[in-house]
Amino acid sequence: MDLDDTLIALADDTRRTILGRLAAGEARVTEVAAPFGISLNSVSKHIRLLERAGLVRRRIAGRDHFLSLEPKPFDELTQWMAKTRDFWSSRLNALEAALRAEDAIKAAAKSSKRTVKRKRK
Amino acid sequence: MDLDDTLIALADDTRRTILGRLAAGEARVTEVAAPFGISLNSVSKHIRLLERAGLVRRRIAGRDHFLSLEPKPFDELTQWMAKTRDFWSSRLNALEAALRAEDAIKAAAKSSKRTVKRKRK
DNA sequence: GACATATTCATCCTTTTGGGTGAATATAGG
DNA sequence: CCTATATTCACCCAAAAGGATGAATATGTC
Repeated sequence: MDLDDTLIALADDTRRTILGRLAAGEARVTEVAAPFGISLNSVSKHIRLLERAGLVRRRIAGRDHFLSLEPKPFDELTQWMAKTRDFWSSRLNALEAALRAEDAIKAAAKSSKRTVKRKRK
Repeated sequence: MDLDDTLIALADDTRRTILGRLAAGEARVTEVAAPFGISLNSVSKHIRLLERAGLVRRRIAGRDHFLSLEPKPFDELTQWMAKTRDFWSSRLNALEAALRAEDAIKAAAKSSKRTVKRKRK
């Protein structure tokens, strides 16, 4: 599934921070790696994962690799979430309505019993 | 981070399917597991992960464990994504604007040169 | 050509994940 | 009490993730 790659890519704080940095504009791998207390190599791996998810594009210029943010997969995920949320809401609302209806029936049954009792009295 | 748990929980098709099932209403572990070609045990583990993310609640009645969907973390994630997307957009738009301005300056410089040349002629 | 810089590759290590199986636990029902 | 059912627990396994280090590669600079 395509969503998997996007979700996996976002499910890590380091990677989310990298994306935030790239939102401010292109940056080289070393620049991106600088703020983190981890090895350049680890950051390189995170970047590869982000590329796999299509969230980051790489432009190679000489020995420098310039990275930039590609928000499309993010937007696609957002759409999927909106759709899913709507679906869930409708189902959950239907459930609630069903429960309310059930309660109403029970209440009606109770009150009619009460009425009957009163009538008997 | 709290987002991590939610994102990790959603980053698996089996788990997303489980959540979809629970959107239709409460279900026991065995019922939830039925459609999958994997062991009950694996599904049990997926459910634990979903509980860890707060996306699923468990109501124990005798030997049956009834599971239900808890959409709050999902909604929180949606909010985070909307916020993040807005942030990115603003930054990316600023970038674009900056590039356009740069181009405009270059173009202006070029045309002024041309004008000078023409004047020289 | 020699040296420095930017980045990745090849390994290694530990933890987590997603799957499996068999045993344990708890409850329901004769 | 005995048996069946619902679930989890305790392991085992292979793959991936996140980290590290040291070597390799490619490019810029003198």
